[in-house]
Amino acid sequence: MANDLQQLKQNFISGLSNISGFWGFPKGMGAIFAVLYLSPGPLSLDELVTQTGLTKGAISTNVRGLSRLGLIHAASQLGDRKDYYQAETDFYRAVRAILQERRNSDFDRAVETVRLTLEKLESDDNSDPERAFLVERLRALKDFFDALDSLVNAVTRLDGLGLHTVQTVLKILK
Amino acid sequence: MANDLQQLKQNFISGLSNISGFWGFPKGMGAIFAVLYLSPGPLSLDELVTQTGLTKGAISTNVRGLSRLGLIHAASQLGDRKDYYQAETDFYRAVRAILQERRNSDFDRAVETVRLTLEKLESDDNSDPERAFLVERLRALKDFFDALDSLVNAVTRLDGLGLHTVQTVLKILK
DNA sequence: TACTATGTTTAGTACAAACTAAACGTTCTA
DNA sequence: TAGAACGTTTAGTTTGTACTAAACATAGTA
Repeated sequence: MANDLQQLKQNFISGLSNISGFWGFPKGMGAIFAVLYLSPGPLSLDELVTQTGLTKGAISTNVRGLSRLGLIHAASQLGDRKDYYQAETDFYRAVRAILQERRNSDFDRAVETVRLTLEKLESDDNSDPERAFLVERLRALKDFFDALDSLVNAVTRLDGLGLHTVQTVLKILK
Repeated sequence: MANDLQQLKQNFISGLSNISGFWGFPKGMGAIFAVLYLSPGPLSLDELVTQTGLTKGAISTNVRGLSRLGLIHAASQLGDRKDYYQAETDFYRAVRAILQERRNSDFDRAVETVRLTLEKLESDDNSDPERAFLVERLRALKDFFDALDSLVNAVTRLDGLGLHTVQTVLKILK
């Protein structure tokens, strides 16, 4: 019975670990978040150690990452030197945080390179047919990135409404 | 001049390699796609070898992956035993293909696990307060996944309209 | 049939990333 | 001030993955 619940929890934890790995995050992150998400109250680092099976070091670094992403929050309690953590339960907020996090990444830097390259090419003469071809292709790519960018921006700004609003709108569209 | 163009191309190729790696795909994939995307005509495997610096083996496996994702297309020419490849230029189609590809992945399998777990928990009695808490949390998570799922489905179905339509709608929303 | 051209598969290597174990630095307490 | 309680940092190990080099399979050509 209680054993049964424990089994389900364990299942959930390993499942979320895999999801985490799938999206390019450390699996430990997924495990830690899973444990916190299924816990009614905040947990200390040591409790995370026992419940995840990871070592203090791993917990320490992963917890930092999760905090930076806004997926968990530190909740230090007065008169207690321990740090306590709890999971963010508003996933939409978490998604927005993650999207913003990724803005200053290799990705956007590379996109910026494309933009600059295109600007330079377009300003020069493009009587050269090969050059004209390049301009055409890069422009299509840039337009695509711009669209993605707007999409991310829009989602990032959806403060009160959740993703379900977007879903509804999209359903109306077709 | 022509050197200049070559420089730009090289820049673009390495840039796309990084983007590829960032999203969890092999960097070679990005490089190959970049080369094909900047080529006016289809390229053979050997040409890809020389232009990317990768070996035949790497090209072979990566090309298979890109084909599966719908990011490039094989274009065998009659009377020529060589395989030729060209880049897909409709990015929206490519995005849809990638989203569909990811449907049968670890991710969706894990999500399914959550759904089943929840079903089982909800059907049983939940007089146990701990159990009731679990149900509440899992339900919130499931709702979130459902919303994401609908979003993906909607995007997948956007056949004629591109993402820019979505963008426009979102801009109207706020 | 031998030889060539082409793409795939395999065995091994190199590298990056996440983790463990343990040393370390702080801060609180006796 | 000594010691304990915590969290962080570091050095080293493990692991997974993308790549190279080369053997292989297949089909076309002399």
